[in-house]
Amino acid sequence: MPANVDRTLSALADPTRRRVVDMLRGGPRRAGELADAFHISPPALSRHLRVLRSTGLVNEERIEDDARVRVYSLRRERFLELSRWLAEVETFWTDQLSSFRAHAERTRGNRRS
Amino acid sequence: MPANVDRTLSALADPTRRRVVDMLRGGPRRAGELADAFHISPPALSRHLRVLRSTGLVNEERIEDDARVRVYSLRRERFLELSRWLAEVETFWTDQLSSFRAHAERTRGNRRS
DNA sequence: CCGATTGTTCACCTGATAGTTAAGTACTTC
DNA sequence: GAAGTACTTAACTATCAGGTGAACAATCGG
Repeated sequence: MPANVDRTLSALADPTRRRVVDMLRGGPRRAGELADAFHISPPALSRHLRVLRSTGLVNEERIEDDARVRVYSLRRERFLELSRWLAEVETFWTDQLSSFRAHAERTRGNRRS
Repeated sequence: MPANVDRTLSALADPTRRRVVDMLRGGPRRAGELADAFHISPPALSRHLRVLRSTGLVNEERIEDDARVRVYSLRRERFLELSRWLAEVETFWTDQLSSFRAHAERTRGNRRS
């Protein structure tokens, strides 16, 4: 399993972060908007955003109108990587038969035939 | 986000469980094989397997040769569901422009014109 | 039967992490 | 420049999830 995929899944471990991702699907949001939406304190959300940022799942940008505001949006890359890994995982199915044969032999080998 | 996807990600949150999934890609394994491979105690692994089982990611079956051993294998469904959700997430990209327009308006709305 | 094997459940402990409030930083508004 | 806003960082607390060893259940082999 690629290291990036591992970190992506680790970042998606928390339900709040998953909801953030889901919400960002609707487009970029300001940090405050997210905190309000989840009835969570700004500090708590800020740390979640830091995790998502350091994992590369979201992007932070300032806007010209107001330099205090930070707008967060989804980034593509990590999701694509996860998709690719999932596609690989699913190939197990096609190999299932041969794998099962291998397993049968392994089991048979364990027991003194 | 579908409830199943949520639980799948929750199950994949733990690194040990991710390694289990990765190992099962090579075919069905006995519980003991997995515990040995990860240098983890049998009780610890047993609980991980229970989580994976209850989430529907793996399947437990007995073999006729030896009723003591339990063989675990991957199940397809949850992974497919996760794939579908990921595909949806990635559609955000195509809508990014319109979303950004929406965001711009929202921001403008916030500031007193 | 009796000891060894396979695996699970139980009771307990510890470390990580997500939440809170309070303080800090940077910017905007008047 | 003083007050207010948007967000982050810091310090602390509490909950929870994963690890261990011990006891248990079921099965196998002699």
